[in-house]
Amino acid sequence: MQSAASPQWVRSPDDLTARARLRDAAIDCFAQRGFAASVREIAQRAGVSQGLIRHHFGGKDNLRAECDEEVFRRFREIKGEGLAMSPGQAIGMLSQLEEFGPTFVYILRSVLDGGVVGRAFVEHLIVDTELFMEQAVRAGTVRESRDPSGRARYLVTSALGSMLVQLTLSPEIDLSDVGNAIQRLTGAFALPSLELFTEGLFVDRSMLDQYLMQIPDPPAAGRDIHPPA
Amino acid sequence: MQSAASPQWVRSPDDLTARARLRDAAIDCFAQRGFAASVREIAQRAGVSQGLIRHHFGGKDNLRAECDEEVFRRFREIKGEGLAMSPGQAIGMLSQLEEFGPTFVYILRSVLDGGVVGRAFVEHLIVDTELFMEQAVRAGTVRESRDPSGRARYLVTSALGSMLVQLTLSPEIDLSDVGNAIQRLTGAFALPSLELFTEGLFVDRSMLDQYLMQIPDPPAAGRDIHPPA
DNA sequence: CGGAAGGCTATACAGCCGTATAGTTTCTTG
DNA sequence: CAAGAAACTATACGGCTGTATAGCCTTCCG
Repeated sequence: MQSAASPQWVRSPDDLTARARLRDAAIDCFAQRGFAASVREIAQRAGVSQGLIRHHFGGKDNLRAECDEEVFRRFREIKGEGLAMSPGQAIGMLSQLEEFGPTFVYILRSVLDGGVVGRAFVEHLIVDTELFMEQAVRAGTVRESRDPSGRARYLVTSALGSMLVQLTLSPEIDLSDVGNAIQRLTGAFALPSLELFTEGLFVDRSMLDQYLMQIPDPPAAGRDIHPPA
Repeated sequence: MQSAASPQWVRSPDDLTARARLRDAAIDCFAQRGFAASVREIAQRAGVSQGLIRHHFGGKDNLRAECDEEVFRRFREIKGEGLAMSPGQAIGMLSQLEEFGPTFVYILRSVLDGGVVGRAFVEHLIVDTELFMEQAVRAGTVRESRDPSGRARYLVTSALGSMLVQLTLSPEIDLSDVGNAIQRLTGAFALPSLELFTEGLFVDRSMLDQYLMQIPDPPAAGRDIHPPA
């Protein structure tokens, strides 16, 4: 991870080339107003003329593609390549970084939009989560699953999707302060999720056993990981 | 619930007034192409001129408002007023109904959009889920929670959000056959969710107990519901 | 110094959007 | 039947979008 100082991609706007300022302005606009933000709006925020967008990027689509690359590059840079962490940790950390705010909102928007960054981001989280769970299983803190990949995908999409639903359905939340919003959400869901992760939901095993009985083959591993008490 | 016959709001297009045909065409368009669908597109699908939209509804916003009402009315009609069911059951049932497809996609779009129908739909599911869980707790099949409302909200937003993330991130899924897509998703997540609901995730109670110790007051009820073994 | 190259701007264009207006048809009703 | 109301259409308007074109102005290099 980076030191307490700003990451290298945060600098005074004057130091950047107009091309980079244009790209960063586009990222901010896309995060704040959605991908329907107009090129005029972006150019105005960058303090240049709109024609410059065409000159440098050729068109809006190419501009967005470069924004996608840049956003995912920042994500990888902050997260660190090899560091496996739980999705909760990762999102909590990311949302707390002041200057990462717009970038994070951009990613969320891309997820809702079905964009390439969104997909890459989610798949990245899933892979990392599966790794993290694998370590936790070996460490003896997390139960083994009959379908480790499916469980990682389920956990990531649930956690992320829950946040997205809550964020989109809460008009009072301003996306400019996502860190705060995320923390409030995770706070509200801490107890229910800890209960579920610790005690489960059902008092007996009948639903699970019934399912295991009726399917011919579980997706992975054996089916008797936790022998009945 | 309705009999096997089509619900009353499905009839031959000729039987409907142009106003109703316009509204239904708008629902289909909004579901298929998103809320950015143009009034000309809607009018064309309804087989009328675009001016008629203004004549009958005054503008696009009012038209969408009436679509919202109609969609939520259909949802309530199919679901049944007093019937409490789990979110899984409800969504599974709804998505299976052939003619409910566009209506369901409309609701999903409204959730992603932050629309009023989306919010109403989610809140409705949350209330129903809390009721359902309350019954299940009394019946002795589901564990009591220290925060029943929070748990219901957590379960609904997780399940729904997970589906939404998967749907938006899968370009190969055509929204015209949502029933199939939903069933595939629930199928893929059946085992991980049943595992989680039955066995939990953690092997011990340390995380939960640590949390219960450090917070001054749980949101609801006492904190010693499941005494340590 | 001079000229070419590229960063940059101003302006125009075609297309779509939602909306407005005027006019025509169809139905209803006295 | 006739007259008025309602349903419906055709067309136009202003505004926004992304894109294209022509030209200015700085900068760099021979």
